[in-house]
Amino acid sequence: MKRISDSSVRRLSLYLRALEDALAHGRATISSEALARASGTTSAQVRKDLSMFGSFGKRGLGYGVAELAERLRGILGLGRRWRIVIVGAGKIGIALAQYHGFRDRGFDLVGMFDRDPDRVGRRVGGVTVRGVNRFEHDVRGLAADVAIVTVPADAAQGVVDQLSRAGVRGILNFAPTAVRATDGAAIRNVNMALELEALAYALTQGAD
Amino acid sequence: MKRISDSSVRRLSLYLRALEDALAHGRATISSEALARASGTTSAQVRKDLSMFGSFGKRGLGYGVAELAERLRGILGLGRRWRIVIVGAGKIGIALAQYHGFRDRGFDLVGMFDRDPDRVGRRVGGVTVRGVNRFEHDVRGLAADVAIVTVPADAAQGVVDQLSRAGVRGILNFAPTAVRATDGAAIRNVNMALELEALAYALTQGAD
DNA sequence: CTCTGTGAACATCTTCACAGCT
DNA sequence: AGCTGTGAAGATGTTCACAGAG
Repeated sequence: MKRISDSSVRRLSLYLRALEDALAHGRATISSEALARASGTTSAQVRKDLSMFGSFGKRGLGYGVAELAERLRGILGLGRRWRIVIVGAGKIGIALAQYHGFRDRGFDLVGMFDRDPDRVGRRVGGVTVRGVNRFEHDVRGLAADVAIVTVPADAAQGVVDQLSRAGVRGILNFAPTAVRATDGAAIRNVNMALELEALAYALTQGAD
Repeated sequence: MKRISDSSVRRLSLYLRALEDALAHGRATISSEALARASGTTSAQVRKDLSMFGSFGKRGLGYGVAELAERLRGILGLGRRWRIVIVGAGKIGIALAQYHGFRDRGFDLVGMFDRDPDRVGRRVGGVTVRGVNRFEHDVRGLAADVAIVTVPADAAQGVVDQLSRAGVRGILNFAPTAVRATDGAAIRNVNMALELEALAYALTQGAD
């Protein structure tokens, strides 16, 4: 299969959400135009994105809402459940652990870790916070597929390295620092301070 | 000035963080190569990004760490303080309100809102949660520059529209839905479920 | 006639490679 | 000699526009 761009994958997620919405409203088919409007892009982009995986639409009619949603779930890898651990039981880590949206989309929280002994033993989002003395061993034992890292910036790279050694293949990094994937692990960064700074830049430009 | 790409602005933020780090380690100059390594990009990219704003480096030497940091702060609009409000006092909203990293970078939390009366009156991150009966009026009174939106997906667009009318020019949207900027407001989306799905896609591809 | 699927045109972003300043 | 600054080349992503299926 052709290499799919990152932005394209992100849009597929948005399409899926729009389709679930359309399904909830009882719509049976949807045009690329309507799907684009609901996802903040253009109809040509929608068709191009979808055409990379096959021909799902009916000319003159549009796409079957339920069918396309099912296809997208398959493409995105949401046809199975994923085991996730959260490393760092600070404010953000706890908020994420309690967020049910992840579970609804196939991501099950199976473990949580913190190096601060005061936080160990607390029960959050259905799991008990563990310490880090046997971190790699514990993560491996939990058979985690994906880890969410919410530790301070200076600890992030070390945690990522350990996670890779423990067999975690996907990492969502909330630490405000660039981390390198050790082996072939997939890394995505969510950097909220950076987003605010990008807004500050945009506003500064507009004001000049 | 030339139009600067979004990815370029994001990298400037990363450079700034790397520079602050280098400054803390007492380094006086830094090469594009070193800056690239610390930010996860290439030296050519660093030089290209910086060259769009002028010639800050010294050939044969590199960039002055303190000087370049100051320049980047100016470019990014971090030479002033920004007033932010958080709309939605749920788990994520509260976690963000308590996060001090924003303040350190020039973003002051000046107000917080929630439509749930049970949450109104609670004190979080130095402000008291307000209700929404006089939402637009209150936001305008706070002279907010930027808003962080952490309300449920179905309420997000309405909130964004109201914020625009209240004079807010930049919006950081955490709701998992595409929102349209009403007037010229700048919008950025942080969609954590989407990032997890992109990871699921990457892992599914690797496994095939 | 409507709306998809797609090559081709266009635009944007990244990398290369080297001239030229210090 | 070392390292920046930058045109030019190359790669990637988006939009156009239309043939063709239903």
